[in-house]
Amino acid sequence: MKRYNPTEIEQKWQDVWERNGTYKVDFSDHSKPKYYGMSMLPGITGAGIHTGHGRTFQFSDIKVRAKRQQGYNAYNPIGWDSFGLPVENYAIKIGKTPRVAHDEAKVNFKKQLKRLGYSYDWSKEISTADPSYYKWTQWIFNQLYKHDLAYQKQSPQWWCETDQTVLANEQVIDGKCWRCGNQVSKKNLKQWFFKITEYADEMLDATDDLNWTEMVKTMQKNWIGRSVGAEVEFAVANSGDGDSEIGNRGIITVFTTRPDTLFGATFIVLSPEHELVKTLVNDETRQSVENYIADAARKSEIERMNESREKTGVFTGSYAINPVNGNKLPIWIADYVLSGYGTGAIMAVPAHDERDFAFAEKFNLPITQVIMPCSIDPINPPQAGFDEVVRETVIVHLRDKSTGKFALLDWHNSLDGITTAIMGGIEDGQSVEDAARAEISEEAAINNVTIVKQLRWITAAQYCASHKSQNRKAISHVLLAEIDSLDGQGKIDSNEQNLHTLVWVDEAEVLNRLTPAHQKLVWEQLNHETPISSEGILMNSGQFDGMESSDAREQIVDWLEQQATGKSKTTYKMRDWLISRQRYWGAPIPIIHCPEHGAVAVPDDQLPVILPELEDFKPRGGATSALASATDWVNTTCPTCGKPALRETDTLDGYACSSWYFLRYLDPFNDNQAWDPEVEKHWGPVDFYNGADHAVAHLLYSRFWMRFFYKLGLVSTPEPFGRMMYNAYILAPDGTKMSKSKGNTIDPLEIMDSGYGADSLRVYEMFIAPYDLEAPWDTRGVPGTYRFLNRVWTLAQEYIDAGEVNLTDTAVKEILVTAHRTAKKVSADINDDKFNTAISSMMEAVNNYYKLKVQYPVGKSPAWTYAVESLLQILSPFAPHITEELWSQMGHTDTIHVDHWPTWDNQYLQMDTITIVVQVNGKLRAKLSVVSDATEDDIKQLALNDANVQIFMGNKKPTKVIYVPGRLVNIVV
RNA sequence: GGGCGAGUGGCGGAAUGGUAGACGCGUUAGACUCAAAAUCUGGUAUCCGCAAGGAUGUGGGGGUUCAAGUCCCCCCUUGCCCACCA
Repeated sequence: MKRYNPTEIEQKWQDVWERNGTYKVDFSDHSKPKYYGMSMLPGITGAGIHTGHGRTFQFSDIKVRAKRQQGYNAYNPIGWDSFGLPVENYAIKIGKTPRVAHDEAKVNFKKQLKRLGYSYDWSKEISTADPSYYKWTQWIFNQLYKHDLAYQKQSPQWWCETDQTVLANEQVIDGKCWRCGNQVSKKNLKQWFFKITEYADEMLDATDDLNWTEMVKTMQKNWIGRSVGAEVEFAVANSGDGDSEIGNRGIITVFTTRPDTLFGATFIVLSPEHELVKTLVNDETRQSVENYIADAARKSEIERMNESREKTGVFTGSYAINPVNGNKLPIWIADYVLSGYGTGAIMAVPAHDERDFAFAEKFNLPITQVIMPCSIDPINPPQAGFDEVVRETVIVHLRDKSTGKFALLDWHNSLDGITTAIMGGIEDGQSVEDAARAEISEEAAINNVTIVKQLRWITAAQYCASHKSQNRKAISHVLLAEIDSLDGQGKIDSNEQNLHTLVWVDEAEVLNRLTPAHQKLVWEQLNHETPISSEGILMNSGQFDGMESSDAREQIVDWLEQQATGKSKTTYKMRDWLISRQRYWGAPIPIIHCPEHGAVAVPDDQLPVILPELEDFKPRGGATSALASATDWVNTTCPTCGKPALRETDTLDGYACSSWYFLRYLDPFNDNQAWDPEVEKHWGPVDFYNGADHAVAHLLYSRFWMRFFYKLGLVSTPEPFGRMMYNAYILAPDGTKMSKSKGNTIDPLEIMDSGYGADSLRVYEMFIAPYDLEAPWDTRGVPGTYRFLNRVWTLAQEYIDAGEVNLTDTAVKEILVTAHRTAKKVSADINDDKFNTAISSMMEAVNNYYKLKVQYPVGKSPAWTYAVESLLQILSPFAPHITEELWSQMGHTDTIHVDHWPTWDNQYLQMDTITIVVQVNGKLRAKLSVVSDATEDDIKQLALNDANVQIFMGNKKPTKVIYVPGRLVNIVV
């Protein structure tokens, strides 16, 4: 019997696969269905990968290997994300040029990936820093430029002082640089952008339908951040007492998602950076406004974000006119309004917005309620067709100061079962307070009360008074009243007693006792008054009073559009993609600046613009890259007029290079075009894609470009990735994230070299946890999977060494049920990305075979042959070397990795006898072994006759016997 | 503060509403061995019991159900994402 020696067989088979081109794909072979799967393009960020990365590559390898075995023409490509900040910083660290540092590091990356036995088609390897690749990245830039999707703009942008470059919004995480982790600041620079916002709507709309990990979809939607609302124009009022309030002092345009609250605007707030600010100040306010603006400018954006939410602000001295009611609103400046979002100005509606509320409270500004929160009574909801009767009411909570208890009413008669506070209608001519006192007197027989407060908000409740065929709307004023002590009062007369019972309840109990939702809302607001941000019914809103807020939103915008003082508007949180980098190691932006013709694209036939080899490539500050020093390269001629001109010295964001590589993989050596659309038509889109990072940036950029290519007719689908699996990280043994700087990474080579080999490592990587769960690396796990593979090896050796055996029908059945069940289960699990349970069922099968082989010796027979071969086939995506070796030792001359997957037969999915669980009142009391075709009646009878079952039934009669076919019997007594 | 997940042995983790803890690690006993390693076989949630068996048990508290880790409500803890986005 041969011993299992991973080191030897793994090297052997890797050589054979390479020699035979086992994983080499012929794009023109359409005789089989295609399958295109991969992990995200690896970036060369240091000396090599760790076991956390390895796990990610493994998932796609398994998916593609399984498909290849199932008869697909399956493609798993490999390449390198070579350009960009990570590589350049690595080069600076080790003191070499990026090209040299990259090429040297790649050697180890390749060694690691090859040793792990991934089924890459190495013949199609690409690198984003090869001129033959970035020629086409530049070509794509030209296409975007031609279609007005690339432009230059001067604006404040995130700047990383450490890395000496600007960064895209997506590369700033919690105010820190994605590479070095240092705080970034804003710098006003002229930069290149891609107009990704043009695709915001269609990307957002398409997101829900993607077969992607839900979390990533949510993150993408949040990032795009669509807000639907309106822009409203507020004219700045004349300061004097002239005839006309509205002069020509300017218009303030605000963005709001709640145009229905327009009548509730009581002031206007501008961001400190707003351009109108200087025209709004007067002699009295000028100094304080300037101080405030200077203060805000001094604080970095980060400080502003991290500070407590304590509102600050200053009055300008000017007023604006609310177009909807002519009200004069004071104009304030505050840094809680951001210049970068919407129009940098807001209408403040303190009654219905938390931030505005806090600001109004702090600076004592008016608060006007325009939305009544409205609850529909779930017990008697309004009925269609009934007349509506509106009634103003009071709701009074009454506290007994001596006990701290509150008065509630338990209602009888038609309101039976309902508990409320004291309440009732306001009669004509009665004040709210008088009505409250009257109700307390009537319902609680208490007279000398103190009204403590009246709630700012009024609320509405709608219900059906069915006996009167009316829909009632109660508009409620809410009050809190107190008495010193009951002191002999509170004896309700018998007439009232028929209607309700007065109860006194502890404060903590009130919320639980109140029944209608409306009453609960009132109580909560009474205890903690918060702005009403919910929907409701309009009030204080002129002609729109009584309207539902959702309807009012549309109607008010319509009205504004008629008056030409507003329009509907959608804004996005997502900004255009900033793609210039003041760094050397990237694809040069193919632009020539001509004094006469401005920014001119380098003609397609002159691409690529080759990145010159520079010895001194380090960033030198001042917002230009090292390329500016390459004067021979910078000085050129204008493609339009031929006169002297200068090359653009910014390079493209590395993310640009990786936004289309999945298309280049389909035609990696094409000199005439980026890819052949005919090849893409057959092979696109990517069927399976996974990674543990880039949930927003890379995936969003790739979707943007793909949609652009789709519009140009260059690709056949608008989305680049079909199934996208976002897998979790493997943590270091100490439970923290593996990282080179912490020195807690584990090199896969180390584990393979210590004698366990690639297969044990591969199986453990998949077995450790489900793909979406973080799990700490446990070095003791690899010996466990090594043991498992050894058991497979031994079983196969016994089979290979044995002669023919004859098996009884029972033996055949027992062996085949294990084999067929496992084949089915593992196939399903791989399909569902449940690799950990796939492995455990194979372990279970092997454990089973070990038990079976004691009774039924392993040997050449159809049952054992199927068992061993099917096991090797389903195991081979996980452990490709050992399975290939055993497959070959069994006498097969072809590879197990192409077109070999077991089929299963339903007749072998169940044993002849099955176990039925018997419960009495839901508790397990017995297990029955019955033939699989036993009838329900027989099984129930067996269950009832079981000795232990009878003990628990006692002499009671079963009231119910539940039978779940093939599983259990539950006897209810 | 908002959104979305998660909470199961000593550990990683299994469980279409139907035997909780599959599988693995660790551990423990036995076989083999002069011995050890490796390998093979058995045990391993907690408590009671010689055993058969019983009681308890999936963060806490309620509920729905013949039956709840799984569904519903409240609370606690924790992770991730977003965060003054109008």
